[in-house]
Amino acid sequence: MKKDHTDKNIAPTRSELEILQVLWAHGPATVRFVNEELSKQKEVNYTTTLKLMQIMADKGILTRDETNMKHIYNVAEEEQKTKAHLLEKFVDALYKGSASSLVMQLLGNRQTSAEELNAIKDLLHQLDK
Amino acid sequence: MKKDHTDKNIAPTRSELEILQVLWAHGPATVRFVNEELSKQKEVNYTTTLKLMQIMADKGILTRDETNMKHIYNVAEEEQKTKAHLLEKFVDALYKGSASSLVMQLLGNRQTSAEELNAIKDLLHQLDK
DNA sequence: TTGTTCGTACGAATTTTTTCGTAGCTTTAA
DNA sequence: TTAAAGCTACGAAAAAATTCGTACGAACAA
Repeated sequence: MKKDHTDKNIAPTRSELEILQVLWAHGPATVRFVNEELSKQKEVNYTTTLKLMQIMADKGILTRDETNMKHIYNVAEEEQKTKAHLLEKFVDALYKGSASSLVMQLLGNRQTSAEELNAIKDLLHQLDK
Repeated sequence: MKKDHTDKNIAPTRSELEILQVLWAHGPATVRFVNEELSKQKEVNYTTTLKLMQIMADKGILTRDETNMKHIYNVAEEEQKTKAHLLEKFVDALYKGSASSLVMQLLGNRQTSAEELNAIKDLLHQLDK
């Protein structure tokens, strides 16, 4: 079976997600930059990152500005939209779609700071309105 | 590089996660049962599921009871523990470790029922104590 | 007993993902 | 103007994940 580009199914591979993280954190960037960020975590060849980002551009996950020699890559879809998709899948896969189950584990298992808790409380108050 | 069984790095593949979901939902089960559950979602050959579950047992992701002809498979690690690991990774990858960011998106984007919201509020109250 | 059904084992093919080497063009500095 | 360094393109190898065919033993009904 083949996937086509109009497929809205967001399913980045592990490597692709690493690259998305860099672009989310820093905004549009060159391959060189992304590669150097990745190199802080693991050994990775420049051309490997390049190829991956080219593939992602092919898939429509990334866009790129080719006007200059150093192509500038960016995420194609809104960061929040992509994350929303992934979160949706995640909560379905692990918590059968139950948001409260996820939150329960999130707050139950971790050491969540007071600020975090307050931020969440505030959010809940806002939703009440 | 090789991964060894003592590696606590939880990173089930996509297919493995599908199988875990079935076992989480139904408890210990045979390959036949898991395969039939998966078949509701996608076409999948029995031996494919069998092989996958055998591999997972090899990796230590699943255990199995071989006393009977029909082997009974089960998840090796506590469900909650595994999910906690995965959630941790997820929140790190997408929200830089910020629980509140995740909750914000979770509650902001979805239609969360009143019961869900109340459950979350209750949880927060409990944490206050 | 015998044949049909159901189970596991397992090698291997296939597909997908990841990695890298090499070619060739552009820029830059000497 | 030329050498070195930087960039993209791209085929293809390597590794990982997925799928399946075949073999063969166990259970079970006729």
